[in-house]
Amino acid sequence: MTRKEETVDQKYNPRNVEDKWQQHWEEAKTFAVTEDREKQKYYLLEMFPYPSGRIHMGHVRNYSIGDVIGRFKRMRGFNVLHPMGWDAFGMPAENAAIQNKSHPAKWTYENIAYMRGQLKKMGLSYDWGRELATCDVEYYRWEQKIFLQMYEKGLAYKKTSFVNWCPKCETVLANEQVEDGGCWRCDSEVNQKELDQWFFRITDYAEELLEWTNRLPGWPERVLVMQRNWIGKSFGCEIEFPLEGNADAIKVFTTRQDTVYGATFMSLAPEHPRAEELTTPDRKEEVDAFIEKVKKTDRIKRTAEDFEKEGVFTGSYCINPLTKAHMPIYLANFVLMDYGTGAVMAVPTHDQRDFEFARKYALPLQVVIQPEGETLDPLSMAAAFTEVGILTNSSQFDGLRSDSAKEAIADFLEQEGIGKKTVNFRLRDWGISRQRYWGNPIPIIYCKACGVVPVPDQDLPVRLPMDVEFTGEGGSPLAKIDSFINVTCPLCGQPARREADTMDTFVQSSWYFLRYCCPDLLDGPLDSERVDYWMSVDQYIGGIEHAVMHLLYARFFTKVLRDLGYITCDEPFTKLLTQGMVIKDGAKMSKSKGNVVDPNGLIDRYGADTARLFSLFAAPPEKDLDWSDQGVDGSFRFLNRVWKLVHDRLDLINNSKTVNLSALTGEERTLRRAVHKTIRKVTEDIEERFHFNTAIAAVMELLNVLQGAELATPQYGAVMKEALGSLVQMLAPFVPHITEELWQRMGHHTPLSETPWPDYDREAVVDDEALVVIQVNGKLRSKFTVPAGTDEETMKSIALADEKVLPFIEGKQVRKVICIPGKLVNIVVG
RNA sequence: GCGAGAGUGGCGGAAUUGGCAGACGCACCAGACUUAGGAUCUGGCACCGAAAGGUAUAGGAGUUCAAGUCUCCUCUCUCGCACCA
Repeated sequence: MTRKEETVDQKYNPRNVEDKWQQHWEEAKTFAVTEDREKQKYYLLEMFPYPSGRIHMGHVRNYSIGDVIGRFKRMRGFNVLHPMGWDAFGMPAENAAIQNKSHPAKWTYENIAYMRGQLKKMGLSYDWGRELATCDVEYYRWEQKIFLQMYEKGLAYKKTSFVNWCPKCETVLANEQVEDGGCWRCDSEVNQKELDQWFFRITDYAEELLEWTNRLPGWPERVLVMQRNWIGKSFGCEIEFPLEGNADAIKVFTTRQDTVYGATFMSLAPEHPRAEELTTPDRKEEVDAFIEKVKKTDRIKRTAEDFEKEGVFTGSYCINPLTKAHMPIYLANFVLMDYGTGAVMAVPTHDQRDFEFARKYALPLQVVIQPEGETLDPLSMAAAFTEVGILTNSSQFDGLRSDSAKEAIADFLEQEGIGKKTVNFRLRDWGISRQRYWGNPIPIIYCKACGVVPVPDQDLPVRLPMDVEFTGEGGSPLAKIDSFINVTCPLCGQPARREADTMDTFVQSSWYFLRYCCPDLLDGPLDSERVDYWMSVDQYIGGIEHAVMHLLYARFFTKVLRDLGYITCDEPFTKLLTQGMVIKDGAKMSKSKGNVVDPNGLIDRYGADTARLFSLFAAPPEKDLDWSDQGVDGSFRFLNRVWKLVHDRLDLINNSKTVNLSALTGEERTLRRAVHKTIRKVTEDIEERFHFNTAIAAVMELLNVLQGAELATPQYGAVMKEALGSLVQMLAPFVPHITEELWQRMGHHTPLSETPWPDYDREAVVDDEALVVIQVNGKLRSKFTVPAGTDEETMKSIALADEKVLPFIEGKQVRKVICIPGKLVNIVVG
């Protein structure tokens, strides 16, 4: 080495250091793991990214947080599974293909290659041998098998339902793809179309999904609350209202059976299957016009709170089974077909929606609950009364409190055979059909003679054909590929058609964490033995935006796969961390705001360690992180100080032995105490609280101490050697490259990534003196130091004689002296 | 409207069990080294006050020897759900 190179080498050069160690980890396969039953397993997972092109700061933060935990747990002796992959199916690939006249597969795989390179530059401790992309046929083929097994069990089924439909693009749009009633792409007016769609019967698991929200203590409460709301369990009654002049009846669901005596009309969803039959000829024209109007309104608008309540009379009547009242049947735009039975008994006096509707259409009101000490008059009421009150006009139930009347009336309805107690869920089955190309084909064949025929096991996988043109018009590209669509029926051999729909991309992300346990398995989706070793995921980390959809679907799939016999765990994720957003200049980073920080530029300029350090130091993981370029400078500065301090002391520590504990001087003990207290704090902050910002702050404090410490004592070198070694070890999970390099330069032959986490010395952290504060009436007046273990009486007498304290107690009566040993004396005077 | 969370210096944030409010970092100020400084090092830095001291954790009440922390009320902000019968 020439002299010039030597001086360059003394300077912190992130690029050289990072390249060197990334290469080392890759070659040594440091992070590859297998099922080692001698060790305790730890499955750590961050939500896998969509390969959109390049990583953004949200990824940097998410994966930096995960990597601290992964590296820390490894150093603590756990067998850490830390995989990474790609959520690779989805619309952006198809849109890019349309725009660039390219192919979604090409676009996707190029993005993956680029982003993989970016992640590798961050030095993340992944077992890259387990990498998977959901658009690989080796992945999606097994999803098709699972689909067919679900189909066999009735968990996947087809039904007709209303969806947002763009007539120009000839495709289904998700709710979020409808903007102001128009198609987001071509602006055509979106309407409601009844389509045959595939569904997963998630509602079969509603009760279990809800129940387990009480058994996930490692999840943030707000996520659990969101899931409970989404599942939306409510208790009530189903009641039959007989039709007038007809033996049949209309069934309603209500949670307010206590108000049934006040039901004066009936409201049906416009999509209600009996709407047509109930419409009398003279009302037909008006009813049809109304139904048409509602169909044109998109769901989002229709369910907005301020949407005006409208309806139309069908001409038919039903009878209130308890009061025998004559109830006109209306169609109403606010009644939803997919909640309850799609029919509502309207009680205008005690439901605000019914109240507004009744006022608009001059329908009768009957008060059946009176607030205590007040009498409601239906004529002068300004709003519905929805609180608890006393029943009136309710036959034998008069005088009961409305809340207790619920049970009594429900029992009565059951006795009379006109109703029964039921539980209703808001959760609806999961519609997974997408009229898209870039997704997993649904493995189903339609035969004129045999009907719906599952693709036989030996014919799997149904591969996505590659020879497709992307024009952006005319619906699903798959439906137009004759070679794909036209097949022979596996049962009868006659010509048949393939299903052209693909599965929602949320299906792939519902089980990828299971496949990571055995990504190389060739003869099935999951290897039970391996999956059982690794599952559940001990720590899952990702954005709050997945609080409901992804996390609920993944929980559902885990239970389904359990019931199919693949796995034994009930829940996929033991602990969940939802990290905050990355903010700059008060707003989320976005191209339109022009406040995007590009990870590439950051890593080029400062290195991955600085990028990681800043995103961990600036805020605790679950809070939003305010990006600051100057803060990044600060993190870089810190790493330079660490680098310099170690190099300045290199000769000293390389010529020193290990500490001889029995021969430490007082100064050496003090220095050593700071080191071991820091180890204790950093360990606790990482392990118990994930408070990486305070852990890093503690190491910074230690650095400040070490920088100022220069002793002329015999064991100074030994103590400093231990101190710097510990400091480098403690920083390893945060900034793995620079610490590996320093560790090596300090003379270690085993890489830091193979070195256990330091333990603190329980004796070294014991203070030999304590700082005691003196308060007078709770206000700080003075301080003093005492040897550890000084008794209360001594502390009190020192405090009472303190010269700064005397003026505050002179001439006053000391009423009480509170003493907290080793901490505080509070003198109460009056 | 319902539900959840938050509110602390100029800024990001500390304060784990009720016991020194503001750790650590950024910015700023002064000094040192320097041809230079946007490098590095040293020191200062909540507010008012010359000082003694006083006042401060959104605002108000309360419990306590002692409250950022516990209780009640009010305000503001963020997120989620929202005609769910």
